[in-house]
Amino acid sequence: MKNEIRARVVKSLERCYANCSLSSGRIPEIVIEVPNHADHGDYASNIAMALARAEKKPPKKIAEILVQELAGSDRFFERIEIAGPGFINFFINKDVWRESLRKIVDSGDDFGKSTVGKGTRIQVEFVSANPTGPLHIGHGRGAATGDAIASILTAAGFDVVREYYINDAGNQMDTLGRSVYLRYRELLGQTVEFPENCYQGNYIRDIARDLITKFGDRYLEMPEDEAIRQCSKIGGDVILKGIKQDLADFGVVHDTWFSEQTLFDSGKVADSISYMREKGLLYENEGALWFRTTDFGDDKDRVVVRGNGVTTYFASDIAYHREKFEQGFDIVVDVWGADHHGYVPRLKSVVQGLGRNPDDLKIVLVQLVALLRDGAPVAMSTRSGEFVTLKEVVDEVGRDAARFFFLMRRSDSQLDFDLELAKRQNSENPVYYVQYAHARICSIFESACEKGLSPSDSSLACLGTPDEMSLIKMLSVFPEIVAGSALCFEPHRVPYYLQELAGQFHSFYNRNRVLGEDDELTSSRLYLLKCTAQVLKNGLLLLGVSAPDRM
RNA sequence: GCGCCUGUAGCUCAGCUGGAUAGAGCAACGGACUUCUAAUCCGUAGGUCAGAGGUUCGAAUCCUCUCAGGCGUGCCA
Repeated sequence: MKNEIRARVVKSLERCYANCSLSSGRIPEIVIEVPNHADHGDYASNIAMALARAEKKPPKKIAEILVQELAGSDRFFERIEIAGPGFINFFINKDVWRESLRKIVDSGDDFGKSTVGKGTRIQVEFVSANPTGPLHIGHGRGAATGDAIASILTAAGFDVVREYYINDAGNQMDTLGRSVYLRYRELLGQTVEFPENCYQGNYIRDIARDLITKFGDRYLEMPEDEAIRQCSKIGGDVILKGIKQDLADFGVVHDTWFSEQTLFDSGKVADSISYMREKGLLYENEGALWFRTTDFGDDKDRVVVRGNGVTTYFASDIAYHREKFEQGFDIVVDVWGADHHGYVPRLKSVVQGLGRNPDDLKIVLVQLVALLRDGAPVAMSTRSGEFVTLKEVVDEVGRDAARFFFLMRRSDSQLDFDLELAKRQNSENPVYYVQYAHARICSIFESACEKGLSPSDSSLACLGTPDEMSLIKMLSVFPEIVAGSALCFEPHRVPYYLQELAGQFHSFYNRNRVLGEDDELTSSRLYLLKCTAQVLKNGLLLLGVSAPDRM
């Protein structure tokens, strides 16, 4: 709808220049927006004000000239008004709005999709938790966010791949192996000292116990180094398997799993270092090799290879991001915990070092989740291993509530997640509010079916009350919401929209009888509700939340 | 010290890349079920958009400074 209006404005402007009623010849960027108040029309534009300076005419005068051209012969606009300092307010013909419903039914599950992404190849990397422990609630938010972003991008016409980066190199895997090995010895009756920097969680004992069940005490008989190496391998595999399971239970499926270790095995880390060295971006100082990230605005340069010859995590990241672009992605999205925000400038430096635009890498920061129970914080401590896992949360509140809650807020603002609220089945809980709207419509259709009534678009002109019109308008805007959400990497816009839409529907429902005396009105209203249910469903599915038929 | 983020109704948050009289939900108060699901709706009340300057036709939004809170600032991952 916006694009339609924009196109008409451009055409009128061109005609004004052709007949010399306007002279600057400028076609500025035309902003069409939905005003806050219904009195201001369905859409409004500030174009006249934007042109005031170039035209050297008062905005109202320009608006008048433009509106004359816009009025046109067809009945697209019901009327056009000039208001305030020079706004042009567009009132769209009701028939145009009613017609928009047919598009929803015709498109069905595809309604909401668009082509704004133009097939751009884009990779969304998310979760990417180290395989040293189970996913906790913070990872859950990252998972929901990354997955929703990927779905929304897909709907907006991007070519999307979901990736998980496995940090299976470096010394945290060593620590994992040592942790498992020590617990293993402990369980076999040996007295061991368990260092503080080892992983404290009970899941380590579980893995050790499994080792005993399967292999007895064979690891006691081999050299400690070898035993730790094997414990590391087995432990990592078990934990990764658990992570995959937790994600699957949460409805998240990655297309690709990328192992950091393969970057070393294939020599890509070394290659990337040579590549950056040739570009003159590396230098040696005090025995270490540094990347000149300050060239690109970072606070200080960063070490790539330490004095002891071991590469840093940053070295892997260079190779990894180079690899992403070499795979042909136009845009690469990294979803990170907000505590990593200090790493943004150095990764942006890498991207520029690769000769690309820094905007080709989009980093989405996901803030912490504060877990509450009836308003009181739930104690969590990663250090002691007493964190709340994603699995526990999903088991308690369900997948739908968890996902919706994670996505309700802008991802870079902190989130209060109240477990009791998420389980509550009343109006305090926004998940149920939206799902209930869907279920309610389905229930109406059940009754309609029993009475032999069905939706029809043959007399849509019956629809016209303010309740009906605002519902129709809200439905038609869904593709724009999805597109905007995609282009800005802001998934929270979708749950917001859905809450508003559900509200609009509930309000309509309480004021209007759907299955009534008048057959034409009934079938038209059923048609409207069919569209509403479709949009609710399409929106919820983008979030990975189910749209139940019955509650 | 330096850097990033946040500051909007009692609480939790939106505010569409500068627009018209700043919006929801919850909590509070008052109403609505003999009718398609009351897991709902209607109404009332609630604001110095942290503060001060600046940019312009116009600022919650952009710039500068101040205050408050969070995070980051390893040859850790």
